[in-house]
Amino acid sequence: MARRPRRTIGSLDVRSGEILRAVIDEYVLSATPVSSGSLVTHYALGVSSATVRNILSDLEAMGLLSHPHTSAGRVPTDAGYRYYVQVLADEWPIPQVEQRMIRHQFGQVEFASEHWFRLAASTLAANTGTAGLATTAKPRAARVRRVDLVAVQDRLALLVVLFREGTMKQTLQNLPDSTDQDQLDRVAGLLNVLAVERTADEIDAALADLPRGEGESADLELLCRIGDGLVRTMREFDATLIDDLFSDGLLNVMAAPEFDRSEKVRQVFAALENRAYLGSLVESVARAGSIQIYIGHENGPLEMQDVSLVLAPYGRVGRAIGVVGVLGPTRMPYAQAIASVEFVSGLMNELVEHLYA
Amino acid sequence: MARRPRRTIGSLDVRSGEILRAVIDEYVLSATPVSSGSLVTHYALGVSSATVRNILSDLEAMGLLSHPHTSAGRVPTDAGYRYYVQVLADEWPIPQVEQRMIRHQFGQVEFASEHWFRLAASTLAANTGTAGLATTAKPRAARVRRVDLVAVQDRLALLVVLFREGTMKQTLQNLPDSTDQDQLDRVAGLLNVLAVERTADEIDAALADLPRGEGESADLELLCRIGDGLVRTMREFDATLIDDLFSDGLLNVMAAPEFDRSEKVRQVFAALENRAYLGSLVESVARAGSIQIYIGHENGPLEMQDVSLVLAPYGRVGRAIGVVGVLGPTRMPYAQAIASVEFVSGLMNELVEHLYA
DNA sequence: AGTTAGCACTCACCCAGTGAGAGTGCTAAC
DNA sequence: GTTAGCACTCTCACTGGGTGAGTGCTAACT
Repeated sequence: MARRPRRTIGSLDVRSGEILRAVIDEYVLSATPVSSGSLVTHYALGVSSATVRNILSDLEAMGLLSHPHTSAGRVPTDAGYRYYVQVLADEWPIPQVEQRMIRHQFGQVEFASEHWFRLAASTLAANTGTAGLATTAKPRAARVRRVDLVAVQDRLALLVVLFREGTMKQTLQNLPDSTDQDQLDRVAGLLNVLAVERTADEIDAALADLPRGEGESADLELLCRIGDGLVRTMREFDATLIDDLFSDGLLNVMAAPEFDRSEKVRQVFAALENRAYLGSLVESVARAGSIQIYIGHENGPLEMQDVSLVLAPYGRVGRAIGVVGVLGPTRMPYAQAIASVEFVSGLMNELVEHLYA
Repeated sequence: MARRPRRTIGSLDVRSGEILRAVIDEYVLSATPVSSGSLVTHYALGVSSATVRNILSDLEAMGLLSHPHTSAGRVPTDAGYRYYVQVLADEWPIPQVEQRMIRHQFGQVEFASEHWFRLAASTLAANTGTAGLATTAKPRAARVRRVDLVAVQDRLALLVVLFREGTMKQTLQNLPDSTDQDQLDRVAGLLNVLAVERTADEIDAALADLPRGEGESADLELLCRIGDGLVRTMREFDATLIDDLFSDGLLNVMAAPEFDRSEKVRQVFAALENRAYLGSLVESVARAGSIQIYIGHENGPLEMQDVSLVLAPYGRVGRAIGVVGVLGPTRMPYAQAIASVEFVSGLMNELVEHLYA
């Protein structure tokens, strides 16, 4: 049904856009197919249901809506949601009061700790009614802030690495000979000189440059050995896409009517456990440097095709970057989710800036 | 229907016990009510279905079985399972091959790390078809192995505490004045002398004994301040019932037919998030010092009344104690679960012994 | 042309009724 | 004490009609 457009938003004329928005807003609330009748009663469209029906069928022809069966209302398609988030979605301002409350909560928990990420995830979950996600901030190539060695047993030492970005790793190192804490302290001192503020590659190079000879001291030998362990640990850390992932509000998502069968719920969990894919998303988001939205089928893996993700990076390029966001059914309050995710990522940014000031 | 007992197991005569065992074994496999007919065909009971029916109705009268409706088979009650695990359950030997394989896997992952607990949880999940659980080993009153201070900003330092038992905590400490790493190193040295091998209370006492006067040095002042932070951190840690909980195989449990509605699945997750209750169980298990089983209604909280737990402690009394176990529907392969949990907790024990040797 | 009222048509949903099948409980005989 | 036989109960799957929501189309209207 060709129609001479008057004004257009995106590729749709204004009124069609309004109606698409109305369908999506209504569907997000009700989770049931939206009829032409309910649109004219709930929204001031100024036209009759018959006209709305005509437009609905146009929108369906464009692939923005679909139809469970002949005598049912309309349901948005993934393409419909995509159009919505890109063209139609209103700003959804978070009330000042609430902003202050959230800031206050962040002020209450301990800075940069695990609680912090939990709070980010739970804030997002509470504000959007979906699942909130937060990863720790991870550098592309970690730099050492400090290294420590602690004797555990005769031939076993705990290597504790604190990275410049706040995270830490600990690994046990086998030692060739019985070694006391004093020697370990000396070696740790040497290792710190060699490793602090450096990346795995740089430390590796520095280790290679050490004078190695026949009569090398026990300390030096131990230094090389543990240095290798350190480099290995750091390489492993660098290769990890997601260091730690915190989530909250999964119960919210499970309560959604589209996930009433446990089989569907399993998909959601399988999705969250699919770290490979989630990791690739985190990378994409970090590379893009701004909020990214992945809707239903836009996600490659089958188990993700019924969920949408709204993800935003935080942190500092060149330093450490993490991601916060939400995961929910494709029928998600996108405007709200976008606003919340942007707010929380902005907050995390501020806090990280403050930490690195 | 009174019957002169011939031999008895527990309070049941042998044949009734055999039949109860058969009903439970069958029900665990099929998840559908068990009929008298299926029992005589699948098990060599040597009697007719009519006789079995008589016995089944006796068992029901004793509260060990129940009846969804008149023309359905029997289903075990929680009391039935309880009788089963206490009296009837056979040893369920884990094949040598499998034992070796599991040992090998534990040898592969890094000792005492996070991977270790993940492996324990996933081993249990794989071996029982339920969800595997593993908590880190936590002492009742932690003792310090080493303390470190790292300058983060002018007036902000990271306090890293490594406990004797392997776990570590980090907290940010606000400083009264601008402080450099050298000063922090000095204070950390003092703090180590004061704190190593001591509990929160002991450190608190030691801090109180420090000479405080008018002209006290900046180092001493800082020592007191950070010492207080350390004590606070340790007290918080001591008060936590579960430091960290790893789980695997939740998807197994979700796949069980009794959890086909997402509402039921939510219960399971709510159960896992109920750290208060789980913590109290961990304490009970640690106190008991041996494997403990909690079946359905024996669990207090409503959301746990459809699940059973099989939990065993590991570690050293007086040192750190953790718990491994499984969580599943009350319809759980108890014999198998008990064997697996005992094996894994035994393994963890060996490994912990080795670590503290 | 764009809009609207009217109306036929299509489905999903609910409800009751039915027949089959599974499984019990009881009784009388062994 | 055990068993065969049988009536009885109850679930489950299937069926068919009635209902209501909602569409798609057409013809009239602006």
